[in-house]
Amino acid sequence: MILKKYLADRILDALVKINIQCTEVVVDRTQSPDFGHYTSSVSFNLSRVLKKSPYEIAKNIVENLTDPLEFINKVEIRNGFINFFLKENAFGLVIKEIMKERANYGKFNEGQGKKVQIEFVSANPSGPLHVGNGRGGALGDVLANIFEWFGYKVEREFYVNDMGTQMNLLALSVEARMKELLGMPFEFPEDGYHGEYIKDIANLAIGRFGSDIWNLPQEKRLERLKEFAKDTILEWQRRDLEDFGIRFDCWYKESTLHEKGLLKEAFEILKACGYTYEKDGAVWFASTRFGDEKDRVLVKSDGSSTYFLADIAYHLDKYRRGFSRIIDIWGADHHGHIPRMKASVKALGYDPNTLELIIYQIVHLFRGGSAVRMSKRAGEMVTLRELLDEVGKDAARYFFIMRDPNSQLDFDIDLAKAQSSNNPVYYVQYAFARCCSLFRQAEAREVEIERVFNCDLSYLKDPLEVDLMIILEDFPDMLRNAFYNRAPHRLTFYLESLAKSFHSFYNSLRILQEEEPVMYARMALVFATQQVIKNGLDIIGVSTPEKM
RNA sequence: GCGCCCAUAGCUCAGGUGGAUAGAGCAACAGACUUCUAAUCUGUGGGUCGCGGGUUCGAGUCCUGCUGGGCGCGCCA
Repeated sequence: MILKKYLADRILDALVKINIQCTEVVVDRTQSPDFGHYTSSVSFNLSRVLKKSPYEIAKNIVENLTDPLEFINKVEIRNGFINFFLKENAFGLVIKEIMKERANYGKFNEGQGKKVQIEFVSANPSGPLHVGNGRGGALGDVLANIFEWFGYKVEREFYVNDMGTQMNLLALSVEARMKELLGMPFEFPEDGYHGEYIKDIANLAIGRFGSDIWNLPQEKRLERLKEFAKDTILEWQRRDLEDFGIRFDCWYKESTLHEKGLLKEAFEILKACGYTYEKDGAVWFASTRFGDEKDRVLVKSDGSSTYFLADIAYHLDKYRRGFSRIIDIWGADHHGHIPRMKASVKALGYDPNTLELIIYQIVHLFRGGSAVRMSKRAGEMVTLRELLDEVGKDAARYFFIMRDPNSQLDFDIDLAKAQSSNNPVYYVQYAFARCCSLFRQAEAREVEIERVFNCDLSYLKDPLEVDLMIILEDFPDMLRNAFYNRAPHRLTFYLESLAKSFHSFYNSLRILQEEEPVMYARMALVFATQQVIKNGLDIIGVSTPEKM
């Protein structure tokens, strides 16, 4: 960032000097040392406008470049690109920047404290969280961290769908299992929940309610069981998420919407605007007027409201709570709801661009090289809890984040468990631990740590050191990219390349065994590496053990 | 049938808003510890970026038509 910006500013200065209008200049890392350390393709973009050859423009720019900090060793024009070869001492600036900013290195205050809400997981309270929820959870939490990193005030929210037929079915399932456990005749509901956990809840309910519950009329009994089952499951979910490193600011219940009369209110707004109509005894929302493919029912012919109307009310409430941006993270099976959700927000009078829907694709678990079978119907879902118990929080979070949300994710349990270099989590953490170890050794050798922060960084000139510094320089740009593209997986790729570069450096150059000026400079580089790995892993929510 | 996502090395995947010679990891093979953590490093081989058109100085990236896979298309949530 800091060096790319320096070079971009030099180009901008030159463009001003030669009277060329241009507001944005991009400077990039190169893919090969032949092309220098940094490169720019401005000349191509300008050539279209100016109707001159890229070479001519590049030449003009290069001839007018200034270099107040004397960082530039050589500038080459090659195939129209402007390639910068920097002096080694330029890179010391990156280390200085990191030593100064520390835990803030890479932060931007773009959000300026604006309120953003990210709603994710939002699993029904009808069973334990499964691995799919794990992906949504990790994605949402890391995106939230990234938004905070960019200066936003983020609220993490979990929407609890505590009403409707699913909850009734849950109560019926629990009741049936209780009867079964008590040796009473029972009939299992047709679409009931078959998971083993229903028996656990049934057992708990037997202990909690005793035999009195059978004296209640069935309706009352089911009401009690519904509350009990729901609360039990919510508590499981809350604990699973906490152990997964996620804490929600708000658990928002659908029943709250009903209590506040928000469904009615949202409905009235749509009606007053003339966006509703009656057909076949139901009331419809003319969502096609706002780009949806078909109109949707809001009130069913039996007078009850649809889940969609509750969702509209929910989003009305979100906007009223004053968020400048609302982000919903949904599994791929809900992607079809995007147009209607956007339509409803528009109909309510809000800017649909402030509502962002992020979709993530399915997770497939692999063990021993083959897919783990999962059947929702038979209740054979692998739970998030089981996964956490097996691979741990760090690996779970890292692996869930590792892929583009738009791509399906193959989660290799064996790899996540492996304590070897094959496991990217360990690979990155190990680099961090090595940095820590060096500082422990330094203290033992009575190195004056303070001098690390005031040393002459121009001693860092080995290509391995320069390579490492170029990667460190790139951290803020990588984050910006992850932020704008809602792509947390960029962090994992970045950290792996940083760790790789550090391990190379560590293996072929001596650090503490080196003569004084060089030793201090290298320790400064170690410090910077340690700091950036820490910043990155903190955002992902993966721990940074100092010893491994 | 319609909509969304995906297709890049043997496998799993990266490839910012179009830039140069398409990159990692794993697997395979060959090497490196009397040394600050070998949970590491170095090197080698491996590609028609699913297929066909188009846009332009330039396409893995954008547009379009196919093919294959996943997910949706309810007065369920």
